[in-house]
Amino acid sequence: MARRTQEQRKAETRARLIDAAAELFATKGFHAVSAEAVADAADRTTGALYSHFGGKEGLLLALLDVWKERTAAQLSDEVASAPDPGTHFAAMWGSITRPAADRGDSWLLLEVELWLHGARDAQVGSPLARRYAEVRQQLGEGLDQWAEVTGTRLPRTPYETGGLVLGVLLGCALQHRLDPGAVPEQLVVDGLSSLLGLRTPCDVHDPSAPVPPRPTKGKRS
Amino acid sequence: MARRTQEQRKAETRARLIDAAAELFATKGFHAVSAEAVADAADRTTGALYSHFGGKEGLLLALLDVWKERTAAQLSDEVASAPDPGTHFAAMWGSITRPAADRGDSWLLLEVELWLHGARDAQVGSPLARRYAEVRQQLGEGLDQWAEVTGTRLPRTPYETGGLVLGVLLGCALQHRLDPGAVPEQLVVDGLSSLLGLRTPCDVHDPSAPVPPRPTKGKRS
DNA sequence: GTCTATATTTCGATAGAC
DNA sequence: GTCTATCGAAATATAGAC
Repeated sequence: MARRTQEQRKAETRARLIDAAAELFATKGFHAVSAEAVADAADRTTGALYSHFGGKEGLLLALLDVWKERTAAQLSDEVASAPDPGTHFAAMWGSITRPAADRGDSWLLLEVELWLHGARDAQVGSPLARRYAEVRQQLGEGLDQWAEVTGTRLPRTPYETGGLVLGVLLGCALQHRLDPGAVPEQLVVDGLSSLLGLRTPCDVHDPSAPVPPRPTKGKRS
Repeated sequence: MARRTQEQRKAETRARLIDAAAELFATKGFHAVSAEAVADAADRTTGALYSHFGGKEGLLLALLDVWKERTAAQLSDEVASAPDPGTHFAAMWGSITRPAADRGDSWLLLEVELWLHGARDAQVGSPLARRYAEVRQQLGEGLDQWAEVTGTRLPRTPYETGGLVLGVLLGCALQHRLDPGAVPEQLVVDGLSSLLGLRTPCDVHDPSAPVPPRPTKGKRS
């Protein structure tokens, strides 16, 4: 009874191949990685890969499925455990930019790699678009519920809010990856707060204020 | 005197190869395109390609240079010719999402393709990071000057502002590409206005207002 | 179900003619 | 400076043993 069944062995091989593919596709790129390299990294052979997924393309699609579930679960956890949007934003930003234990620092790379394939191939793009829609929805609903609890009101629908928040996070993460100093966490959290109408109102653009002390910490004059 | 000099022919071949590379790298991806395919599309041969750029990698670096200049020039034009931030944002959003005559609809694809290579290879990443910094700077300065003229004041430094604006544009463009309906132009322009503190203040999150008519045009409940 | 070995194709890069 | 021809390397995918 200690011996693993075929089912278990099959599932493990699948998982090993998908994990290896996630790592390699992210760090090197789909077309730059051979099927054999993926199989080697998973301690299997190309034969097993073809048996399970029919080829590299099939492996990519399977990876997309797993990726969907993982990120959805992670998002739910984060939304549920945040006391307020500020820390929520900081947590999300951290999970995007900080390298995590289970997924190196390649999360963003794989995300962009998948996006590129989705933009070029509808077979990948269609499920990917659904996933983005779900993220917008979950993100927006979470923020909307928080707003309701605290008596504030979002200036946009939850879905629209989710789109803008996701946009800021993605766009800033892209810049952060190439130049971390250019996009500090505080700036992102601050920008997201502005977007949700949570900032100190009415005083930032009052023309009558004589000389509002101008922040000067940004790069370059 | 009507005959072209060697210099001109050389320059034309360079340009043809770079243009073909831009198109193919964007639509198929760098590793998915053979050097021969690029040469064929440019009506030249691999021999000419290797003579000019030393290989596919060299061609990518040369393309990055040209790309830098082109986008910088385009950005300057747009900033200079916009009467106010609203139309400025709309124009930029259009130039990102709408397919243009000279560059198909592959602008964003090539941008992301280059980003991926930059994130993986410092030789590409370094000049790319510089370009992003310049874009943030130019974008921020343009908006700051506009703010000064109209008597308003940006809530952040120009450079920070440029980073957030660029982030929103990029992040929303990524979503838009997979699902155009999910991120309409108005939402992006509206979000950018919020970010700059240009929106109707003080009324969007007033808890005393009885029932601020909730917009409902977003997808999904 | 997985592995070894291999067939077939395609790519990157070069050598030499023009 | 460009083209033709080609070499060696590497990739995908398969066939058959275990």
